[in-house]
Amino acid sequence: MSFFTGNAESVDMPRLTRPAPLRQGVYEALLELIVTRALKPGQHLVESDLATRLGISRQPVREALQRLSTEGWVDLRPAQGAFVHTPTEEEADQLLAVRSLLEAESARLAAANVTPEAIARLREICEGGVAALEADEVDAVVAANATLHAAIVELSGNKVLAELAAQVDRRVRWYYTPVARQRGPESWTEHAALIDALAAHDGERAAQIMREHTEHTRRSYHQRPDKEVT
Amino acid sequence: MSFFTGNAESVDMPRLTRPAPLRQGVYEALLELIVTRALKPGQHLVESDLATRLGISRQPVREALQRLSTEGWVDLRPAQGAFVHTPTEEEADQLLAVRSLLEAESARLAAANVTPEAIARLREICEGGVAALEADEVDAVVAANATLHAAIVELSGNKVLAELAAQVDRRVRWYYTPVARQRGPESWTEHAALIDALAAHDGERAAQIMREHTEHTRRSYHQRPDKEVT
DNA sequence: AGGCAGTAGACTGTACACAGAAGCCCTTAG
DNA sequence: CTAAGGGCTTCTGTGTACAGTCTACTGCCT
Repeated sequence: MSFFTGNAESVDMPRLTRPAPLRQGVYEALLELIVTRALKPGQHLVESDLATRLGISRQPVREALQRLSTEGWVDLRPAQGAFVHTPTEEEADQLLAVRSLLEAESARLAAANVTPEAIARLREICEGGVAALEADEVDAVVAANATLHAAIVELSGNKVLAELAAQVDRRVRWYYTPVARQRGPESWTEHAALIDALAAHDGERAAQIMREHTEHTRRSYHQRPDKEVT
Repeated sequence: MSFFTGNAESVDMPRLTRPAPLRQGVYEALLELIVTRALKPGQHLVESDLATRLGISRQPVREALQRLSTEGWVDLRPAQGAFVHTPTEEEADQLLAVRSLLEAESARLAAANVTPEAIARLREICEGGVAALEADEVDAVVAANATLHAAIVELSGNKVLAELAAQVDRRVRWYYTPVARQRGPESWTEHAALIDALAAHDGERAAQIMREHTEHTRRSYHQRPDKEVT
């Protein structure tokens, strides 16, 4: 009733912190441990062990492992438990092939949807990546790369495609991170060319560049020197 | 030690009936109920209800629902439970687009790998589908269609691609089944042409035919008469 | 009569407990 | 000394119990 209409809805509330399901926290924590190699491929994940470490019961851990299993991060052997998935050469290659397919199509679709604002944002990310590259900050480079690809995929406007691509991309990055250093300058040159094609709304060229780009990644994966390093 | 070396290992056992994890049985049962529309989109799935119906406890049900959630069959709203996913027009279209992409690539790759035996098997499936079509057995037609596509995808030799395509295909069939009747004869004509292309190891033509084929499906989905039926 | 608060019911999220199976080590016989 | 068998430990699979929360209904106040 006051001239100052300060009701509860107008106040900026932090979404009223709901308890946030434990299983999601566990899922994210385990995923982080897997992609950072803290949990090595083939390692046996004991439910009760993880549960006590996290200070919770086995149930949320089980549910998180279920999800990790369906997404291919762990293998759930019946009556034996969960093991961190061991990527094979063949699987990595197939995953890279699928990524190439999905990202190329994303680029093609994105070319039809981009706005000047989107282009500006992409260039910004790209510059951030180049800067990180010159500063030799590997983690930042990888993060910028992921952000850029995610942004392009999102611009495709196809949510199903975006989700699938994100899924595959994460797996690929898991395999690829150890050799991320080798491939740098050319990668970001290609990124710049890709953005140019998108700005010109040239879907075919964007798809072509993206395909070559991911194929280069594929080749650099197979030519990595540390073939058998964990 | 008898002259008849009949030890236990040599006997043809049906894989020694392992207890078969309950969660998988629940998963398959629920998936069947969803795709057959026994569980309608938007319906609230109560854990304890399902558990008592199946004569088990809530745990396996929860785990099955978790998996169904990650695969997009149900939506898991926090503190509210599981609801059968309600497909939107937009999502169906995007899913069909992704299917088109995945299957076209599968066909392209399959063309390089097919053997005469594989071709014979594909033709067999195709003939079975045509026979079912003429006999007006809708379920058999749909099953033959799924089998044929699965066989082609498997011939691609890319397991990751195959798994993704299978996933997407299942979802598409869920949306598409109600209108499967409309599209029949042309569909199997296209199948025959596709097999011809594969037999000729013409990957480009196979991919092209598959793309047109799935695009036809897409169009027939949008032109279906029963737009707002359950 | 309409709206709001209070309350009761129901369902999910989590923890705890027990049975069964798989793997491992130790023992024992050849 | 080697190999096979048995007992033990550990972990998974499943059932049961309890607390927090959301919803819907009912009754009261305006």
